[in-house]
Parts: sequence; C-alpha cells; structure tokens
Amino acid sequence: MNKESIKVACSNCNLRELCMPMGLSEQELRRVDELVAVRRTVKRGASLFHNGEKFTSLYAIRTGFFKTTVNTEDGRDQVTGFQMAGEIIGLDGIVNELHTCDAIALEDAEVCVLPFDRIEEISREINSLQRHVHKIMSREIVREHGVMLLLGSMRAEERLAAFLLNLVQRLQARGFSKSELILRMTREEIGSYLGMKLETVSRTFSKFADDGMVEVKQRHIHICDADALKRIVNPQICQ
Amino acid sequence: MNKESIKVACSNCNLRELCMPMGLSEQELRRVDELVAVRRTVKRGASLFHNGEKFTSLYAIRTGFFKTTVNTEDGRDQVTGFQMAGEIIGLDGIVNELHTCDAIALEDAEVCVLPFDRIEEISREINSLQRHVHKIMSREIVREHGVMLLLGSMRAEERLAAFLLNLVQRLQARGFSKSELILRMTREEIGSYLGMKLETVSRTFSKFADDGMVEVKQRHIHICDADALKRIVNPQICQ
DNA sequence: CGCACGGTTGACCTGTATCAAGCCGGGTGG
DNA sequence: CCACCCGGCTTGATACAGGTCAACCGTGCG
Repeated sequence: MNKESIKVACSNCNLRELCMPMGLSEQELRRVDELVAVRRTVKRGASLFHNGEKFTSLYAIRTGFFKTTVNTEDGRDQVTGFQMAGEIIGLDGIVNELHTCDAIALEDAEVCVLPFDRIEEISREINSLQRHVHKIMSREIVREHGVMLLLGSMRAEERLAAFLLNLVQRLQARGFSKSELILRMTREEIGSYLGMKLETVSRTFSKFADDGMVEVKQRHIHICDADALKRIVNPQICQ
Repeated sequence: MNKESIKVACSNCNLRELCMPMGLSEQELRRVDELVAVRRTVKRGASLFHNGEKFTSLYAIRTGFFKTTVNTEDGRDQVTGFQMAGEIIGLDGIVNELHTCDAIALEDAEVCVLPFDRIEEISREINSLQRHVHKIMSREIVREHGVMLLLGSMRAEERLAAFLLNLVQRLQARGFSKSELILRMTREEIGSYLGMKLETVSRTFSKFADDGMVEVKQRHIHICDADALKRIVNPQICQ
C-alpha cells in the first residue's frame, strides 16, 4: 500500500469540472481545497481498498483506471464497474462504514483522498457542494440501473456494443479519440462485467471485426462504424 | 394522479426507525416533521412518477408495494427493484432533476412526499439527518451491486432462491412471517427483475415445490426449507 | 356465466457455456 | 540478443440452460 503526501489544490486541477461543482466563489474554492488531504498512488494490480476494510474516504481518480468487484463467500466475483479519471469511487462504503467491494487499479493510478467527514462538514456550508455530492450518488444509481437493463435484457452482441459505446463516449468527454481506444482490462474482466464468459467476449469481438464494425488487435480497438454498433444496441430507433 | 393533503408527523409514525435517523432530540424531531409536506395515495397499477417527469421529491412508502422499471426507447423494459413500506424511492431523479424510471404501485399504496430541497436544507442543520440521507443512497448502490452479481453470475434457480430469501427477510424485518408470503407481482415482473422469462420463473417455482422447499399456490408462497434455498444460492458455505 | 389475464406445462430450438487446442506477444533469464 | 515461457487471447467442437412457441388451465371480475 503506497501512500504519499503530495499536497494539491482542486482549484487548479484540470479535472475540476468532473469532480467539483461549478460556479464556486474564490472563498468557497479555498474551502474545498482544504478537503483534499493527500494524494495516493496505486500501482497496477494493487488495491485502493478491499471488501471489509473500514470506510473513511471517497477517492477522486486523477490518473489511471480502476475496476470495482463484489464477491460472494463462495468465490464468485462480479465486476461492478470500470472507473477512469475524474470519477469518484468508494460510495458503497458509506452505509455501514465498511467497503463492500474491492477497487483494483488496472494501470498505475493516482487518486485524491477525500475524507468523508470533511465532505459532510463542508457540504453543510456550501450548498452547491452538498447538491454535487447528492448528484454523484444519484448518478451512480442511474448508471447501475443501466447495467441492470443490460444484464437483464440484452444479448451478448448488444452488451458488448453498449459497453464499447459507453467506454468511448466517456473517453471522448476526456478529450480522447471517439474511434480509437485501448482496453485496460482483460476479456475475462469485460466478461464478468457484462455477464458473459471470456470466450464469448472474444468471439463477439471477432464477429464485430468480421462485419467491419471494429478493428481488434489485442487491446487496441478501432471503431470503424459507431452507428452500426448503436443499431445493434437499439435496433428499432436507428432505422 | 391522486394527491391528498393529509398532514402527518414522522415523530409518531411507526415506520420511523426505517425512514428516519435514530437519536434525534425533541427539537430536531419537530424540525423533521416539517419536512413531510403531504401524503399521497397511489392506486394499484397507477404510477407515482414516470420516466422523464420533473424530479422534486423523494417518497417514503407508508403502505403498499411498488416496482420501479427503466425502459429503452425501443420498448424493452427492466424491473430495477421492488419496494415496500419504509423504503425510499425517487433517488434516481436527483442527478438531472428528472426521473429516469417509472414507479408503479403493485397494490394500493400511500407515500409521504419529501420535497428534496427541504431535505437538503434540513440536513444542513441536523448532522444525523445528513448522514442518514447519505446512507440511504449508499445502501441503494450496494443493493444494486447485489443485483448485478445476481444477474451477472447466477443461474435461474440461484436467482429465484436469492429473490425469495431477500423478500422474506425484508418482510420479516417488518414483522411479517418468515415463511409465508404473498407475491405482489406477476411471474413476468419477477422474470424481468431476475433477467429470465416468465416460463422459466414458473418452472423454477415448480421445481422448488417438487423438491419440497416451498409450497406455491399462485401468489401464495410458503417457504418450507429456507436452508435448502440458502444452499442453492451459496452451495459452498451451507455445506 | 363467460371472458380475460395470469400461470403452468410440454416440445423444441438456440445462444452461450464448456472443454480443449493452439496462437501471439511481451517480459525474463541465460 | 535471443530463446523460452506464460498469461492472455482466439477458435473449434460439443453440451445444455433457458428461450420460444403453443396449448391448456384456473380464477377472479364484470
């Protein structure tokens, strides 16, 4: 476990518009800067927190890429999400002050540690921060509704197409290409997230490639025809 | 849409320990009582809110039983949860100030309307209420992780067994029998929630009945052997 | 009473899992 | 620097859980 005490300021972080509410005054910004205690680096493959660990803080991802997984006592496990820069992890820990999932870095990562009692304290004073915290939690609930829809009612091709479109859309919002991406996770992790086996993930990639929708070269994905993928997810609408 | 203005007090509601934080002072309790504007009754089959409607309030269920569903433009829909007395619905609406799912009453119901800006206002003053709101949202996130695990990695029998055990456990917490229950939803709604077809739900019920684990008579379910159900969900642990 | 909706059951089909073999590419050690 | 190894990926053959389609039943309501 690697902890470093690099003091940082949200006020001049380039991810601010992802983590923080808009339209704070100078004074409020300074108040929020106090919130971020330290940054912490997490090496690829290491965990940010584990199921059962005491919850104290949320984490804002500055760089890197994470997966979160829940696991049953009998060894089954399920990837519940993939998180990238600007996203917040750890919300699951609030209820029982224990984390209920593992957060594992899929590449070397750096996170801002946000002690939760400080968040609560400051959000009592700054209304827009309070609202922001509520929105972040609500957004996570809505995201999970989407995953439930995917797992409950889509077939393999639809799931993978939806997954790729979602990833590329989030990357695009961060200034990356909307047609080129590098997967940070294995086929098995994708499969776990999408409720399918790694072989099925692989076959479905191959099928998409055969149909000329994507080019797949290991973890390098080029999306040639995003509309075709959209039509797979939602056949009715896209003619 | 049925709206009634019955003024009520949380402070002497018998569901208080489900909706409200513990250990409030007299004065705080009075403050919280101001929160609940009105109650609203919802007839069986009617909606409390719809996808796309403006979000203003959360709802605490006083009596009755709801389902929430998300739907795609192309007509697919997915039940994301079943809610009973003491539970809070509407959290999905906070992010975009629009509801993103439908809440439908499965039997005549009564809810307390909790205007969200009042919740935010009062939770700035009462720390334990603030913490309580955060916990409710976090609990919903954790619940959905559980559903993702179910949908992503369990087989039909495991899903239905987990579903029954969850329902009966929540009913028991409300003072009902731990072996007897009446399903408020159709086989199709159960199937949607569990990511399986209604025929499979029906067959799986029949199989459980053949194996002597439950007695099924339409929507009346008697759980004869809860341990056997637990063993289905989690074979490793329960020998 | 009869209709309609929800539920059950059967026969058959298909999508995905499973099992197995082989490939590719990157990192390590000689 | 090259050879080897190993983890991750692909592909094929086969199996099976659950989906689909269809017929029928039961029950509660108008």
